[in-house]
Amino acid sequence: MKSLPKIYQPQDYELSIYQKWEASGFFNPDKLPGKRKKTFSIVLPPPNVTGQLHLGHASMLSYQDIMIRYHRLKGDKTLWLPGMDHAAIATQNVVEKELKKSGLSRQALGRENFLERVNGFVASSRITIRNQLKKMGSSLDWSRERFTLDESSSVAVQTAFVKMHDDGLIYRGYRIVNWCPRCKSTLADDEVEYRETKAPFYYFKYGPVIIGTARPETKFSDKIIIVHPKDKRYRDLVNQEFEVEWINGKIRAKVMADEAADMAMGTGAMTITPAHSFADFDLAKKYNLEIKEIINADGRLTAVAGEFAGQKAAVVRKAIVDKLAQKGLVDHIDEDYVHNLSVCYRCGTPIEPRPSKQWFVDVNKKIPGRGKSLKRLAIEAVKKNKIKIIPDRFNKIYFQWLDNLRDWCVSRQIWYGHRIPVWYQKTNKKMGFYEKVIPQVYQGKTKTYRLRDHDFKVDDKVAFENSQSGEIFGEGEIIDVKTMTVGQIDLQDKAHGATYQTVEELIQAFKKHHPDKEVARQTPVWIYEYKFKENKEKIYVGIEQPQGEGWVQDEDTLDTWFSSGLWTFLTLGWPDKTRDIKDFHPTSVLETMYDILFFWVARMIIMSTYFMKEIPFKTVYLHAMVKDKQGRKMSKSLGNGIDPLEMIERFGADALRLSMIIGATPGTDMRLYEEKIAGYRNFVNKLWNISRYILTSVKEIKRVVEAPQPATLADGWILSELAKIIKSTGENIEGFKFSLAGEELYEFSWNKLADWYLEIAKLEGGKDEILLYILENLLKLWHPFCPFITEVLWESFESGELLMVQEWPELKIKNSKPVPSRAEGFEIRNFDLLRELITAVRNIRAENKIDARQIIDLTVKAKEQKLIEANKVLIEGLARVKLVEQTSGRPASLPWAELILDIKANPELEKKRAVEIKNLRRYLEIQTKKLSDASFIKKAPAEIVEQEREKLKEAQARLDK
RNA sequence: GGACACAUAGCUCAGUUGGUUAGAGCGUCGCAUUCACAUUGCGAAGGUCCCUGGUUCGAGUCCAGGUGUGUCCACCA
Repeated sequence: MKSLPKIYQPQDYELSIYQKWEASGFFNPDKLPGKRKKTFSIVLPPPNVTGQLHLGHASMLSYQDIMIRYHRLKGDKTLWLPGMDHAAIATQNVVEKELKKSGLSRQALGRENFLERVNGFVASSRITIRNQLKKMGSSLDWSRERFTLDESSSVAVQTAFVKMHDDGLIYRGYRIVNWCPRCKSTLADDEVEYRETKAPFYYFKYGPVIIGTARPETKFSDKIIIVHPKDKRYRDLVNQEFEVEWINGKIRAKVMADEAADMAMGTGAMTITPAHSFADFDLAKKYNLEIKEIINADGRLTAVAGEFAGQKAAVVRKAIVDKLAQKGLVDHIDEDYVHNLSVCYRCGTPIEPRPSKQWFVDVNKKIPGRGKSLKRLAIEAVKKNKIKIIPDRFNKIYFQWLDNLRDWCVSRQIWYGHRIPVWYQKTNKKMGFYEKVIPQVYQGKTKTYRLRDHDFKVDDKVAFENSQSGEIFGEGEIIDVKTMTVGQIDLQDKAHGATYQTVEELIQAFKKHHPDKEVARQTPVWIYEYKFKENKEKIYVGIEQPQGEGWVQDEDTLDTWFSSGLWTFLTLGWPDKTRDIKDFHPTSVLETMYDILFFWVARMIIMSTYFMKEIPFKTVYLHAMVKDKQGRKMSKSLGNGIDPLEMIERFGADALRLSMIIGATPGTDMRLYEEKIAGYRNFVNKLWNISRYILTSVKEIKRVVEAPQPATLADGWILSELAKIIKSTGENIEGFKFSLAGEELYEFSWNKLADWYLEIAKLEGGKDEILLYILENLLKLWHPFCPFITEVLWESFESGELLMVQEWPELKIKNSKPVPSRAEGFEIRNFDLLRELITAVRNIRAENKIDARQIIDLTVKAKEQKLIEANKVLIEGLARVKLVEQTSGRPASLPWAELILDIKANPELEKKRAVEIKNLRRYLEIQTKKLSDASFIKKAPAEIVEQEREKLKEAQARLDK
């Protein structure tokens, strides 16, 4: 045997142990030894490729590896499938930040070059993360590793999109969406966070009413005042129209009654801002109001804002208020108003709700042929107990979220991600129209004049585009082209649109749109006559680019959670029908932190019940968030984070794993701090030395698989304790009680085995078989929790086999003789009497400050004289006494025995006894009172009453002594 | 506004279905080093189980109300 050092140094072993595991191929379920029928599978929640392993990862890896290793030992065909998430917005942000340092932007690089950069970053990031996962000891099947953005994932994602579209579950709509002006992208509802912020709340005079708002910069074109129909204050105003002095001049405003107005809020009157508020957008649709964009994609004000156009919305607020103040329109300002500011969960930038055309997943529409909506499927999966969530209080939270779920916006205006598999057939030539003119086109305008030559020819097909929004609103063909000068334009020709009365007006209009050009009567113009046909874009939804000319793919990418929603089956080879899907889907357990219950868990349930027609996993185990010792969230800005890699370096992966598991309750946040990890480092070292003692004290190191027969009471005791712990550890792991499993094993190893049995073994001797049997099982039981040290110790058997694929002890126990409940003629539980006796003697020795080395005489008077006699060696050794027949000295008592120790009386002990007697008297008093209570005697179970009487007697007897 | 969780020793937490005098780890204090382990051993001190009321023979545990802390959801003119 290799000699084992006194202290376990994890750094000396962990790397090579992991390599041995990996080289064995046993992480791969196909290569596991033996016949394995039952399967057990977990897909690893894919870490984002953005960065470093943090404690959240360490925590989930610990839980999952425990389950995986346990099931592998139990003989299941066990798969733990690794992967990583491309984390679209997050990753793009990281790379953009890097670019910014060298003064670059993604726009400057262009889509292709930028994506190349991202891919470079991701490639190196993946290597880092892979190594970090290995450092935790994770027994992941690397041969099956997947990435949410690898080629086959793309096929799966596109297939999924197309299928959903074909079923009518994905549609394109013009709606208000959450817009992050910094990420320049939409966000899903649950990607928005709320922060309580103090901001001034303004009350403005708006015609006959006073309106309150926190966002004056969105109110340029508000024309409708809403009041509650039952609001007496405004009853007379309803349906009236007013000329209102407003930010940029007069506005015609109308008062309408709608129950959307909250009488108790502010002044009870509000104006509608259709384009920049979710609620107002719905109202605008209800009353068919114009939806005018005031804030653009950059977060700047549009032309609607007049003099304020082009400025950042948030910056210009003050100036707008000042202007209103000058006009005397500010009623008052509430400076201490607290409201929930919505911000981007990725970058913290305030969200601008704005209207745009996006792709949505319809969660309420019934799926063709199934009669149920996606929402319904997801609710039923949990409601009908097909999926069990631990802890179960999250059921309620899950249902609540689904009940409130609105259609899911899945398109993102970022570059990194799965490109949306939609193609538009664009006519090569585009004719742009100023927004104001578009209605005239619909009304029959058939000619347009242009200051530059668009190079259109007769019969050219053109697309009609809204120059402001870029939206295609129709198509047509050129039927005539004329060249002339501005002065020659026939203003009477209705086909032009008849907007201008004089040539001067026309020239002014030209100048407004083309401020860079000189325009005069002699300026040449081109007049194009066209045929207009209202037409939406031609759309093709499919994986391959369609045949024909002019097809262009949608610029947008998909929400990163769209692809992660497919994770449980995508990773197993979907859309192909694979053996892996048959074997491992639905997966057994989904283990993750509760904070992505909605983002991810719910979406996987939606996607799997829809695509696979089965649940993605049977159990959801939600672990806690790891916080610092003060209960604060760990964060970079607070600098209170614990780096798991540093902890592994200092204390070992095993210690870190234990510290995250023991003392943690699912769903309830846990606090972690270095001292705790150090505590488990101490335990790991204890385990090392327990093993070291056994391995160095036995004559021959060999495997003892069958339970040996106990020779002494102590043997019987430890063997029965071991049998108990073998049973309960399995039960606890399968019942997801990981903390309890760890605690019990800890208690067994340290407080029972090391503190008692090993000390007894030294005294009684001849216990090689039992010690080796205990070690064999101890290593197996601990292996799921601390795989490294147990595997290192297992090597001492020199069996040439790995511990990770041994047989779980419980399987062996089932087939062997039960551990006797008696040993050496005594009931096993009598061993507790011996422990009690020894502790009592130690106690008295310590109180009387007797030198630990000094052997003192002890007389024990009890009915159990035989027990004392048979365990003489043990008592004398552990209590450091000599058992004698008669002596005079200090008496002490146990409930079942009287002890006399040969020591001199001392004042401290006298004091002690006085207190003890006082307590005993008090107890007797209480107990007597209890037993004289008639209702107690009448109603309490007879055995309880009897027990209480016994206790009274015992206490009386003790007092008498 | 709605919902949920937590409150037990100085600190971090266990405490199953109500049932002996409420436990552990860390920390503190005392003693111990030829011993598998000082990353150790033996022992001790330390508690109004947040408050009030109720159910019960009996409540840390069940019920009602309250206080404090935290989280989620909704709203936000």
